[in-house]
Parts: sequence; structure tokens; C-alpha cells
Amino acid sequence: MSELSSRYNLKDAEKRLYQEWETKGTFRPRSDHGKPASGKPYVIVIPPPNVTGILHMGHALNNSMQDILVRWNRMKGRDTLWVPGVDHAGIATQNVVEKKLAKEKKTRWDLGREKFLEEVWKWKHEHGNTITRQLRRLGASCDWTRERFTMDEGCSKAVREAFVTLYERGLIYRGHYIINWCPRCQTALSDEEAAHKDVQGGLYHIKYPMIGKNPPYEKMGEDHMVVATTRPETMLGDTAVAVHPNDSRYKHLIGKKILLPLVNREIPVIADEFVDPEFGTGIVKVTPAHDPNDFAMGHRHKLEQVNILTPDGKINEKGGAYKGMDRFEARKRVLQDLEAQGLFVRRDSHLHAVGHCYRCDTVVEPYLSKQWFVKMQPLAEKALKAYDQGKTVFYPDRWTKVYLNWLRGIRDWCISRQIWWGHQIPAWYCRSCQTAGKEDVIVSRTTPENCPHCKSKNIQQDPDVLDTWFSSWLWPFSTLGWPEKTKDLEKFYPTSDLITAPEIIFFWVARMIMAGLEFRGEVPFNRVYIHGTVRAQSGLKMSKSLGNVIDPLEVIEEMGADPLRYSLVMLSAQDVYLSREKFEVGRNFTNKVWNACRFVLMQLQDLAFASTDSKQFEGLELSLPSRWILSRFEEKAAQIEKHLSQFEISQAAIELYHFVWDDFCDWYIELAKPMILSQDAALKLQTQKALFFVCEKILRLLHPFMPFVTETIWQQFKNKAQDSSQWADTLMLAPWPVEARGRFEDRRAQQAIGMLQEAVSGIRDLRARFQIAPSDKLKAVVVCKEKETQEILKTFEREVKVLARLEELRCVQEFQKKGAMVGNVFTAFDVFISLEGILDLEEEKKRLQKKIKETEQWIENILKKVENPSFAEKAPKEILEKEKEKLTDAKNLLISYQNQLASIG
RNA sequence: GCGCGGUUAGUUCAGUUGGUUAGAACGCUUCCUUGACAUGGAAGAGGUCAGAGGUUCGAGUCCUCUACCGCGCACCA
Repeated sequence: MSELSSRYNLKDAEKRLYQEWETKGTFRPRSDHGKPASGKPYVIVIPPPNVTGILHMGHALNNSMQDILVRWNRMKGRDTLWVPGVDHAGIATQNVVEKKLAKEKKTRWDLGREKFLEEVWKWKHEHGNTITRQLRRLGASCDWTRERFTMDEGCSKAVREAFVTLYERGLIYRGHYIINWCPRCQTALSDEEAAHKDVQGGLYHIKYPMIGKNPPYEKMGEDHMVVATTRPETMLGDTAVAVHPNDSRYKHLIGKKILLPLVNREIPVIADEFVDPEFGTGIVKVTPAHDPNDFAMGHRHKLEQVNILTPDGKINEKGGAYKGMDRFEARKRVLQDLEAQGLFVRRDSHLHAVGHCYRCDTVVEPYLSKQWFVKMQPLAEKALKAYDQGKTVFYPDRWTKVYLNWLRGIRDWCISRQIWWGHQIPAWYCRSCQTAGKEDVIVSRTTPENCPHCKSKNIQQDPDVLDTWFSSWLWPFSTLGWPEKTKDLEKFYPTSDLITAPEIIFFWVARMIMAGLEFRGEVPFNRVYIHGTVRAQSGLKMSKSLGNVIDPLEVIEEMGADPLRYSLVMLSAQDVYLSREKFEVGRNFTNKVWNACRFVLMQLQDLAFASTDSKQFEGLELSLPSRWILSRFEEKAAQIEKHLSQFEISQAAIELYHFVWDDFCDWYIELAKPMILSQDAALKLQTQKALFFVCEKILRLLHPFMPFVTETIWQQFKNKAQDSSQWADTLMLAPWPVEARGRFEDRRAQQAIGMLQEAVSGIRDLRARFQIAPSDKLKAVVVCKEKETQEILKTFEREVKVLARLEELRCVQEFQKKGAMVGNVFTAFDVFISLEGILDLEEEKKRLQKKIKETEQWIENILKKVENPSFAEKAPKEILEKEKEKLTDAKNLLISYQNQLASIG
């Protein structure tokens, strides 16, 4: 009968549908097609996934949410743009290609810079579009004609512009500082890229002998001093020992000399307030080249900086006998040798935070080297000011504090990386000027041919590249054309919302805000929505190494993109804990929608009457169920709209789920069935109209959440409708169905259907409890407490009979029980069925007794409240009224229960 | 160490500015293949809202403390 099968299966249809949308240009802004738009443009830039990325659940959630917002705004008629793109992910991508080379037993140095970069570009062209292909599978309605890459020509130009501008403004400098160094990647990292993890390590106590004293060293403070360190190998670079100036234990030693063991270097005992006398022995070894604090101390005391490490984490020639050893090997050997010399005191177990490379998890070294930095304080001040002016709004609000705390404690940003894949720093050094002892740095937007100072051609570009985030922080405007003055930039900047995960608030969100203000004088987006993190059921992050990943593409293959999206979004009120079964919610719901629509299609072979216009109901005497569902629809649509506008996406999805499933499917469709089968042609027609109308509107509400299924069915609707000329080409462009409030508002219908639902459920409950087979003919009586109730329920006699499978139903106000009857009670009425041949009513007696107790307790509670003089005095009137109503209801219930008990007892 | 979350039904979680007898999903029990859907329908059981104080007429909701879990940040060697 229908061409739709009883289970949706859109595996192939999804791809086809997506292609159609894309090729027709539906994802592009209305203004691209010269179409009018309403309101301000709605613009989102995608958090660009790494070019090495493959879609994981975090992406799936993030992009589902963006797509929901984008599709919703598009349907609202706004000029809508979602800019997609990919990040070149400097270190990550270089690592991938280096690993590939390693399989051929080659290193990047074997190839040389140029050849290596060719290899990376080759890799990018072959594998770099995996993630964008996968985003399409998810249904992401990005404007792919505007797709960008952080290393494309435009973005590269933006990077240069940004660098040079900051340099010109005195906000970029180069200098020797302690930075985080990854010995495996062999590059500097920013503070954010060195992730601190707690490590159970050792705190080693070591004797440093005083000059002129001989072993055995026994008197602390006289012939030796004991230092405590977590990294013993760094002692090879010690250039002092420090104590607190007021520490009476050691005051007499300040200015004395110590003989640094193993290297036999004379080093001074200095006094510095940094030292905490309480910690360890109160004596600190000072290693200015390998510790940020020691570095600062070294500056204060003009100490020598002895770098003992090679870039790959081995001991260099300054380490004497330890030269060539890996740093951890050297640690062991240093300890052994100290022990052999009687200088090792003890090892305490010690929990401390150790920096790890966020790309390869190697322990990073604080390392002294010459790097480029951005002076962040002035940028942060602008961002803080923008916040004060209300220009930065985070959802949920709690992230604001995280953001502000970071800005307030901001430190300079190390932006140079000693890798090859990335934007090479636009700085050149002039050999001639250098030799002449003059300023040798040339920073330029264009590649210079010779030195602007001395005209020498002997210039060389800085070999380092910029931190990947140095291009990402420009993303909201570089993707729109900056630094060129493009139409897109003018039209779509600043963007509307940024949707992202909490992990990159510092890396990306905060920096984008700073860049936006610095380069464009405006915040880059009006609102920031931070959604939850996706975790495995166990609570751990999903990661390949833990083997606990659920591949979103497998879910798409198995169930479809819509179930994946809906499940994720429904679960996303906070962090999302996933297991395979959790996707069944979305799958079942998608199937429910599919079948409900299939039913509607089947009922309406002839859709000539089908209209999506609400005016069709004007002057029409609609039945109560239809009035009810229209009223519910209007109410729910407004709620969903409200939730979406506040980024309560999961709440919107949950509301929609219940409206569709409970109200529309379980009640309205069931109520509509007898009306459609009715002999009353007018009733039949208006029911069909309402059924169709609401169903089509539901498809619109659902579309942002489950685009594929809804579009598929909607096209069926459209094909069948006689006059489809007024329909949009695609559901994607059909107007969002939130109309002027109150058009369908109908409290009476809501109240009436509420009663009907109670009556039907009450009878069904009796049926179930007394095990009356569905086929058994049943007579029921509804005893109404008010005449009005009786009248309302009378109009539903037929519906109740069908839904509760009754042979006979009587609605009365006065009722004399005859024979054995059992019932259920409600505030406005009681329902009864007659029992034949059922003798055991003990269970029912117990149940009623329990109910009576509960109700008595309830009444008592209300009385306690109402009779409290201060309640009457202080509570608002409406609450007081409510309580009184409750009391009446409760008393009515109690009477009903007592009557019931008496009647069967 | 500082900060931020969380602790509600067997499980995973909602619960908006304090105001019906605290909800949902999954799971569980019972019944049902009725012409949209068994990825379904009907009904049911299940919670002293982590603990202790406090504010209030009224607290799951606000305040304080405690316990446990998670996550950030941080230079205690």
C-alpha cells in the first residue's frame, strides 16, 4: 500500500540526499542566491578539525549541535552561513608523516625540508579530506564552497599580516627564555601544550660538600648541605645553591662555596626569598637553564646558565662523563655515582605535576632557548574590557570564570616551533648586519630580496614555523577573507555563535577573542556555547589506546546518521557517557517518526486537501482531539524555540521526543483513527486535515535534529500533495513553524483531553490488574463529580470506548453500584468496571488501604501548611489558592477510595 | 594548594528564577502480534534527592561545613 517500508533504512538515501542538497547549493547563504533574508545573518565557523583527524564522537556531537543551530536558523529565514574547514595541525600532522617515513627507515632530515614538505602536502591531498567526507555523512550543512584550510593562500596571508602587525605594535618579541621543550618532537611548546599530569616520582636528597671539606660528610651545614630534587640529573647544570635569607639554620653559609659533586664545579650559596624554608631541607639547588624558577633566580643573581641537554633529551658535552646518555638513563647513573661517593641520602616518594607533550605524551623539559613570543597582557586587557562591556557571553555561564581566570593570569605565548610543517615565521636575518653587530632582524609581509638596512642579499628566513594556534586564532575572519576587505567579511563578521568543547577554551576560544579585538576591533562571535565532553561509559575519555571508542561511522552504517545525532544530542545536557545501547534511543525514535508519518500517508491517499496553512482551520468546528493537538503543538513549538535560543539543545530534543511520541503518536493518532473511520464526512475530513497539518509541522520541528528522515518523508508528502507549488524545494528551506502565539491555544481542549486520558488509563489499569483479556467485552461506568465533567466525557464516549476496548460506557453523576465492581478514582470522576466470577479481592483491598493511607498523609501535609498562620500570612495568594484546591482534591480522592473499599468489603 | 563541576529510581541522567504527592530514558514485572510502528502497545513496581547544620510559611532547588567522585589551573624544588 505504501511505498515506505515498516522500518526506515536510509543508508543509501542519506548519501543521495546529501549530495542533492549540496549540489543544489542549499547549504549556501540565501544571499548567494539573491534571496531575501530576515533578521541578522546567522554565522558559525566550524572548529576546524585536524587534517589528520577522523570523525570521533566528540566531533559528532559538536557538529550535530552546530548543524541543529544552523538548520534551525536557516529555516527561520536568516541569511545563514556555516563555514567549514580543516586545521593543518602542525605537530600532529608532521608526526603522522614522520611515522610513515619511519616505516621506510627514513627521517625528515634524510629528505630535507623541501622534500619533506612535499611529502606532507602529498599526504594531505590523499588523506586530508577524510574528515570532511565524514562530516557530510553526519549531515553537516556546511557551505563547502567556502571551505578553508589553515595553510591555504588566504589563511597564510592572514597569518603573515597578523604576525607583522603584532611585531609592529611591539607585541611580538624574540628572546632567550625557559620554555617547554618536547625532546621527542624536538620543538618548543606553549604553556598550554604542556599538559600537567600528576606523577608519583621521587624526591631525592643529595649531599653537596662544602669547599675544603673531606669525606665522610656528616655535619649538615658545616661540611655539607643537603638539597632535595625531583630531577637529580639536572645537578650537572647547577650554578648555585639557595637558601632563604632569614633562615637562621643557614644564614652563616650565605656567600660560602660548595663543590658540586660529579662535575666538581665551585658554586656559591646564595640567599633568595623564593626558597621555602619549610619544604625539604630548605636548601634549593639552582639550575638556571633547566627550571623556570631557577632561571628567574639566576637572573636576579647573575648566575651562569649551563645547558646540559641536547634537543633530543640527551646529556650534552657539559655533562662530562654522562655525555650522550638519555636524560632518564643519566638520572639513574647520577644517583648510582652519588651513592658510590656517599653523597646520596635518601629517596622520598613524591607526587608532583609533570608536563607532558599534548601531542606525543613525552615528558617535556623546561629548556632554555631562543624563541618568538607574543606579549599577551595588552591583548588580554582588551578581552577583559570586552567582557566588562558584555560582549562575551558564555553558555553555560560557569565557563566565564574559567575564561576570565586564564586571562587575568595570562603569560606570554611562545609561538615558534622547531618543526617544518606550518607557517614559516616571516622573519629574516641579515648576516652582514649581524657581523657588523647591528640589528639583524627583518620582519616583513612580503618576502624580502635584500636587507632593508644594508641592502645585502645575504639574508635568511627564520627556519622555525608558527604554533598551529597562531593560524587558528584568526579563523573567524581569515576564513571570511581577511586581510582583504571582502564582501563576506563585511556581511558575516562578527559571527553569531561559537560551539565548541571545553578543552580548547584557552588554546582557541580565548585567543580568537583576543585576535578579533586586536585585528578587527570586534569580538569574533557574540556567544560561546561550551558543550560537554564525550566519554566512554566508564567515565574515561574515549581513546584509541584504551580501546573504548565507539566509531560514529559504524553507528551511521548500522543505524543511520539521524539516530546517531538524536541520541547524542538527547544525552548532552552535560558530559555524554556513551555505550552502544545508548544509540537505541535515537534509533527507536527515528523509527517511530518514520512509522507515524507512514501512517499519516496511508490514511490520506488523496492529499488534495492537504494544506500547510493554519488559516484552513479558521471558521472550522474542529473536534476536541484536533483542537488539543494543535494547542499542544503550538505550546511545544514555542518551548523548543526557547530552548534552542538558549543552547538547551538536549532539552529541546527531549521535549520534541515526548511531544511526538506521547502526544502525537500515543494519543492523537489513536484518537484520530475512529474519527477517520467515522461516517461523518465532515469529521473525517477535518481530522485528516489536522493530522496532516500537525504531522508536517512536526517534520519541520524535527528537521534540524534528524535531517535525513524528515526530508525523505516530507518529499513524499510533497509529491502527494495536489498543489505542491507553494511548498519549498526542500524541507531545509521550509519555514520554521513557530507562529504567532495563541492561534491554537485551547485550554478547554487541553483540560478535556486530560480527562479523557485519565479515564482511558484508569480503565486500562483495571483491565490489567484484574487480568481481563483484551477480547473480553467490558462495561464501564464513569461517575462524574460535576455536571460539566459529565458533559465533557459524554462527548468522548466513542473515543473512550475504542481506546479502552469497551462494549458499553455510561457517564453518570449518580450511581448505584450493582454486583461486584472495582474502580479507579481521580479528582474529577471515578471509573468502574463490573467483575464477574472474580472472587479474590484481597489484593485490591490492600491496594485501596495503601492508597487511603497515602491520601490521608497527603491531606495531613497540606493541612499542616494551610493551618500554619504564617503560611497564610506570607505565602503569595495564588499559592494559597493552589493549596486549597489541592486540599479539596485530596479530600475528594479520599472519599472515593473509602467508598470503593466499602463497596468491595 | 586554588578553582570548578558532580553526588536524585537497579543504571544513565533531567529538574529553569525556592511553591502540586520529585520526572524521563534504559532495565525490571505482568499482559498484548489490535491494519503505522514488537526498533511497538498497555499497565505496574521502584527514590527519607550523599551527610550534618542553617535561612524560609515552604528547600532536590539558597547558605555553611563534611565526605566521596570527576575536571581544570598552579614554579613548592
